Amino acid sequence: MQKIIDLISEEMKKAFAAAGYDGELGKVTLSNRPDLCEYQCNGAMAGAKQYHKAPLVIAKEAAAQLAESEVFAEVSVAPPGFLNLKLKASFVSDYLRQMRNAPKFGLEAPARAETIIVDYGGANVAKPLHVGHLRPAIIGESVKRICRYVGHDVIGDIHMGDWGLQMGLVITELRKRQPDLVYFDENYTGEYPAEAPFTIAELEEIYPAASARSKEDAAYKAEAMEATHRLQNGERGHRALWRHIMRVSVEDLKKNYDSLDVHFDLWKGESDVQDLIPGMVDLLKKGGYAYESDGALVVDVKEETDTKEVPPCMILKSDGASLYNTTDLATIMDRMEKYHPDKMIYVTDKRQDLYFEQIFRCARKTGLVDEKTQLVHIGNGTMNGRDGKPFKTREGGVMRLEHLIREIDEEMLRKIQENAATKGYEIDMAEAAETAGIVGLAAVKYGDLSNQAAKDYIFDIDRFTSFEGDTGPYILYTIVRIKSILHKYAGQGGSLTDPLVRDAVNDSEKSLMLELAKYNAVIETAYEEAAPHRICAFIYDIANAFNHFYHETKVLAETDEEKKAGWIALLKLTGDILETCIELLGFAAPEKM
RNA sequence: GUGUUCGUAGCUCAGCUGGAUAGAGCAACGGCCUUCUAAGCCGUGGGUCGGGGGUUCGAAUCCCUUCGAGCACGCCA
Repeated sequence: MQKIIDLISEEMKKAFAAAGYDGELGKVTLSNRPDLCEYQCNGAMAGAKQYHKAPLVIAKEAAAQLAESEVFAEVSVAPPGFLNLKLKASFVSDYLRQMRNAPKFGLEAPARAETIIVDYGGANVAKPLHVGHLRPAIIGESVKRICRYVGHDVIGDIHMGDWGLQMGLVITELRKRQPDLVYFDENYTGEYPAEAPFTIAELEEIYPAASARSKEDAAYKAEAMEATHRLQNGERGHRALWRHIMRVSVEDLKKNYDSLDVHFDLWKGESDVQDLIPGMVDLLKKGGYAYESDGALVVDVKEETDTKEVPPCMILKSDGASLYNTTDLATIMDRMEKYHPDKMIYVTDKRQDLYFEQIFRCARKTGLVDEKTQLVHIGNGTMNGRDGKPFKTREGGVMRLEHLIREIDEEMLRKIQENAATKGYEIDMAEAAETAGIVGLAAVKYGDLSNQAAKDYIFDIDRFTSFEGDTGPYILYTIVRIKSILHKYAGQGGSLTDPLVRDAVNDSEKSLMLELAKYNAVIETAYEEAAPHRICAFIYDIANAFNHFYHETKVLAETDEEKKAGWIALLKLTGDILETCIELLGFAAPEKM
């Protein structure tokens, strides 16, 4: 379906052309004066110079062509040459009826379904998720859902850090604690136990301990590097232990991501491309791209148009070991071979901007990706505390993600209970806890996604869990209100599928309809810009428009059944669109709250 | 030092490829529940869009300059 703004523009362009002017001048934009009009056209002023005419005259001539328009109810001219437009109620309601019947409310399918890989999450094995993992998870999940909804084949990949020094550290610490484990016996040739010699709780405690010790104890660190090396070289015992670490850790990661409603299609990691590295390095050398510099193997990636210094992309460290760059490049190669993606999107902290610039250039220059494959880095800003500095626990440490979520849920539950107490009604505790979880997740995700991804933002639990203003709970509350009315209507024997949206009878109803009509344009923009915050802004506008309408119009009390049915259709459409949007953002609405 | 992001109301943020009186939310103040969930709605007050220059009929938006803040700049990820 064509976007409503395009339909309107076409009508206006015809008018400009019919009046003898360049049709392109008839481009229509949203009104920035809602008190005067719904849409506006500023083309008359732009054309004034070209035609040596007063803009007011041009505007009037264009307006004159629209007297019989099926689109505009009102075209008025305001100095110095604005064309202020109001749409016919029938035009708007007709558009909404088409939306209702069209798949995805009239969002056009892409010319071709592309294969898109979204690389997000950035979890490390054996390290608990912390608040720094929240943004890439939330944003990546939403971007993934948006791409998929638009009609592309999307693969979400967590791309775990599962092969680096942290593995050597864990293994070393285990060795200190349990030196008699069979995994450390180099002469052992039998089967290794199926059970891991540690629990997730122990694992989570082991890594920080090992990491701290390695910073003070050089010999310990050397040992860890040695262990890393042995692991990467395929020593049996180390590999077996590593598999235990992986299984225990991944199971825990899945649990944590599930609780965030974040789901990956692939659980690939650095370890998966180890075997590809020698071949890739060889390729880069043979291609004449890679050369030695200060002992390390690098590829130059600077370009003539650079205004900044872009250091070479390092492929191997001077000790010959691989690094993050190596596995990322090998992963790109691997993905090209397996999936032939049209696009790869990485969602990570924006501090890695330069890094990805290097990687992308290197991949392109060396032909690891073909010319057509797009490589995109979405750098997310930092989540700060109320003091504007990176979010910390009260004690100043890094807060674990599950603790943060728990805190939110508890706060939300407390507010639900408080609310019930003030209003004086009974609540079912189990139900309330479930609702708190749903609303809490919406609070966190909406709080995050409503900010532009690239910007730092202040994470304020009190504000996000607040029931007021531009928050997740407010959006959910609006949806719940709509559901409630629809349930009651259905309970009274009304049909939710038959009624058609009718012409708006008042301003608030028309405003709501005009907001809804923007749907396909908003989703398209959100996709193109990989910007979930566009969807947040959209549903906030819808929620406002709906609540305004809600207070003016008593739907169920309406005695004119046809009118009532028309409103029900509008409510249904509003609710469906809101729920589709929050699904794209990665959360859901409860039945009651 | 180089690059980069940014600076909008007391606070947190929008501002759509430049357009008419710069918008929300929170906080402050005042209204609205015998009627579909008041987690809501309506209203009031509050801004030299960091400063200065330029382009333009018209600039928060584009260009230059300056001040200030964050971040990144070869063997971490």
